[in-house]
Amino acid sequence: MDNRTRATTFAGEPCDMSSWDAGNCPVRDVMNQIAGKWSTLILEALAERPYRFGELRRLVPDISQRMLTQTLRDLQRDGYIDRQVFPTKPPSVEYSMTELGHSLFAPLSKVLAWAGDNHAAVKAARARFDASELA
Amino acid sequence: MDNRTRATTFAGEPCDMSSWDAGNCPVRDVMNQIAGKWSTLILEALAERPYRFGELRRLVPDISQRMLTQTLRDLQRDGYIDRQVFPTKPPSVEYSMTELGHSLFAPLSKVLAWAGDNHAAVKAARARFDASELA
DNA sequence: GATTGTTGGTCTCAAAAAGAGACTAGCGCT
DNA sequence: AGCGCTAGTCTCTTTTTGAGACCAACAATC
Repeated sequence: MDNRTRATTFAGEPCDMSSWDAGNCPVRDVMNQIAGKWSTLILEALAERPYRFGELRRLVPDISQRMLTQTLRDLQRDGYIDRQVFPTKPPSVEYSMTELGHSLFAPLSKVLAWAGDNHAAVKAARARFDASELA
Repeated sequence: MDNRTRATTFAGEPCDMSSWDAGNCPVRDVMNQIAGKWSTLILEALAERPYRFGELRRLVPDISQRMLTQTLRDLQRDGYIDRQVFPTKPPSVEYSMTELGHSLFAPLSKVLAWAGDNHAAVKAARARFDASELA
């Protein structure tokens, strides 16, 4: 029963799908962070130049302070961005992209570009689907 | 006060960040779908060859049926995958990647490859961060 | 001929995540 | 004295996700 499942599913796949379990799958481990709702936006901004907390908040108007804080900390934790505190009178914090972050953003920016180029096609597909749904 | 915010934030940016609002931002509109927790996994599988519902479920062991159904419908809605029902005795359903899906997967696979290549670096950064946190 | 398994889902309920908005503290400006 | 700036945190509500039961028709098994 269990061996049949394996046999049916993984009968010599060319692609390595042998370890898609939560723990040992690199794709999931890495993607689950950068796939967040806000991560790509923040990365896109920081890829261009460093920004401060308040600047990012204004740049992405409808992110909550709470999620911005959390997204930034997650990105920092995974080594994509750096956090630097300047002891000015109201202390300011600057976020900047690390080398690792830039190396990730290289391929990621291609996906972002694809999104821009094919937005119309996606919207069209969506409209078609929704139309056929209300039949 | 409002104009000052704009002036401070968008003082002639080289990158086009003029419309990051929820509605008119292509990046957010497209990415919010493929950035889901499971979307990339399903796309990765379907990029290789078509799969049936149950096969996908077994392939990604810890996805719930509910989320698999929903993820597949979202991907279908955006035009990345096709859904074909075969009227066999217990009717079977096959999901396959469309042209649009493949064209998206081209750049996306580069990011996935990056994730595989740099998984160690990310885990290392994470460990460093966590260590400095419990100070 | 009754049980069991298979198909691809849906439904309900609990848990986790995200969003909205008030609140903090120290300093500058007026 | 009162307000606003900084970068956050805290709480509360709403949304999203996960776990698991249930469905109907048919096939093979016992």
